Amino acid sequence: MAKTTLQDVAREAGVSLATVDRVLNGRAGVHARTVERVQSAIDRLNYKPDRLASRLARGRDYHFEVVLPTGANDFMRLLEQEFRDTAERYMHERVRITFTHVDVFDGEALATALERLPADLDGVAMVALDHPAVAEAVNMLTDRGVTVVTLVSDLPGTRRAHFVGIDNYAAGRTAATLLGRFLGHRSGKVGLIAGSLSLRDHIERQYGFEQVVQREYPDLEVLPIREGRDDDDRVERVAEALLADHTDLVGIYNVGAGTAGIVAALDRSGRAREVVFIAHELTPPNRRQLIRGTIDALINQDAGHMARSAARILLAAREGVPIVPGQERIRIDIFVRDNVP
Amino acid sequence: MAKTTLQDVAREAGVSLATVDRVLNGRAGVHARTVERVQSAIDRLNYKPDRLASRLARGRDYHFEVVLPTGANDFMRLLEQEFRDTAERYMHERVRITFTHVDVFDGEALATALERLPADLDGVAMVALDHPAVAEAVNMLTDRGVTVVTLVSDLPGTRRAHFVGIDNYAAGRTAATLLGRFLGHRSGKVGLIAGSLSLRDHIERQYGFEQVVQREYPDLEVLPIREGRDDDDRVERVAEALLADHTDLVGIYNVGAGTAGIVAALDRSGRAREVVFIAHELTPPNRRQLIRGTIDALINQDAGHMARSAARILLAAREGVPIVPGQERIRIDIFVRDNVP
DNA sequence: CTGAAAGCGCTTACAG
DNA sequence: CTGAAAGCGCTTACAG
Repeated sequence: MAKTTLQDVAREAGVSLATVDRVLNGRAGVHARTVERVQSAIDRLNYKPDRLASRLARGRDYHFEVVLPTGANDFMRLLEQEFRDTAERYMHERVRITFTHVDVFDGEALATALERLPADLDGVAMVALDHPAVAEAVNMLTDRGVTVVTLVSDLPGTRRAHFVGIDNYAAGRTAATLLGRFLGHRSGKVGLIAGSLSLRDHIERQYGFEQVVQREYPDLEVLPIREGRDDDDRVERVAEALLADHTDLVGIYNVGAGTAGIVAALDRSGRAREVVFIAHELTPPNRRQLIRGTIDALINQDAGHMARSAARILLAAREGVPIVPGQERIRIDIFVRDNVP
Repeated sequence: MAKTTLQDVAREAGVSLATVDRVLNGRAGVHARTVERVQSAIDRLNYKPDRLASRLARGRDYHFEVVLPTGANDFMRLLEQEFRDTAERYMHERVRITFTHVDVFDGEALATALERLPADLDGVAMVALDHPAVAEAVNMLTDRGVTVVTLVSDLPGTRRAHFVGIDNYAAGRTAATLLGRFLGHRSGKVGLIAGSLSLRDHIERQYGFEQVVQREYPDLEVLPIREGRDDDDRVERVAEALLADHTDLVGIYNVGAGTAGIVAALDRSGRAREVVFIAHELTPPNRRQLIRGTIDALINQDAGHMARSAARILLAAREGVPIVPGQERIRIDIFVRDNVP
């Protein structure tokens, strides 16, 4: 069966191409009776527009902005690199992707940066901080007609179009199950380190983790969470104190970044073998420590997938075509030394 | 910067559109000097053709065939459904995807089916059996100009264009690590069940599994592998015998399908809690047993990702455009009850 | 409110 | 060996 085209629909409805186009794209100024006639022809022929032709004909450039943290950690650098690769490919398809860097721990600064984004923007993909000014800026952008997707950490309750990231509660629960199972029936204390308690993803992971430990592993005691600002040095000092304070520490879950700091502290303490250590993100150094055995398991969100997904979602939104939900679901990857790529 | 077009290149090289097109697509009959001039203009302008326009202009329909096993197990049904969804979407982009079913355990039958495929086919995606006649048929198709990708189980040494699936050695190693770590320091016997020893993916998983157990978990003894033909009933009887023969069985790794049979045998034996059980594929029943706790971990290859990847790879091959390697790498997913979607 | 015509960036016969 | 022209299936001004 040959493809049904706009031509076919126009003939079937007894109108011109332009009119079918108007109906198809919901443009105003068509008589209700005509709309109906065209619509019924479309239905009768099971017509779907050719996306390729429509993009070509529109001949329009899309412009998306990616907002990432400055002074970024390894994961954020990875994510940026993936966005740059994606940008490179989209460049030849009339899509321009540019970058802005902002201090992710400063809500006001992030909000200001968002407000100052060029007015002709089609879409924004951003790592969000859970802060009222940021939420406000996201809603303002949306009202201005810009499509916004959140990355890594969500802003529910705002009018962002989509969240590109994992279910962080589930990620925390996953970490707890791995830690609990790897410990077998050992009992003892478990230390948690987060970047900041105003990062929604960190809070959610912590919550999920504690929930599972309490319910499933009563022999484990979760110590109060400590903050390390996702910075290797600070995290190292926090881990050092944790190890010194608790000689019966059997596990560490690093909710955020700065994993290299924990590795250093564990190495120095000579307790790397006995402490089960779960961390996030398959960065090159983390990968090395996983294979070496200091990290027992990594939980990952695929940076390449996220970058491609964000770009696809923004583009689909602007073109008015649906997304494939399964393709845009970011999985909670678990890596042990044997399944790392 | 506006997009560079064929027009620009033609002007820069001082030739017509048609000639640039010939050089771009490597068509014969262009003077070497002209080729050079055009090539240098392309390089100078960093020109990349607009894939959308080129597809539109070619106005050509692609036809791909997906070859799947008959009497399929849950995973294969899942995979087929994902291919059907993909087919539905591609239908409106001038790509037709049709299906053939063959007994996956019968090499001759599979080879015959491949040989009988319509001559105008552009590509084939197939679940391969490791059999000389199948390898031969794959090479024949390739020589005929058909692009072949293997699915799930590879046929290395043939001229297939790509393998869409996971590294099955690594999957086996991953299963062993999870089993070993979940067992803590318990010692005992571990049972392996495979579908068939002429399925390359099964052999590879077994090999990877045994390698890690021998090297890392000397307290575990891997029993000789048993075959269950990926059939629930047969697998159930095999598992039953395994449990009866070895009262000190501490772990089971199901290399292939038929997992429901093992669940039934474990339930009946009353030893479901104490035996650590690792299986493959996140099918609906497996998902249920994972959450229930009878299955301790699942190793998965994402069916949706595989179907989309196979289609993208076939299309890219026919259009002569490159793929994005990271996007086509099928990951070895690990699922515990907490990170299932 | 509706239509004829030009054009998006390529490819494909057809001439020469 | 090379080029002019038509066309792929849409969208967009421009008329009316």
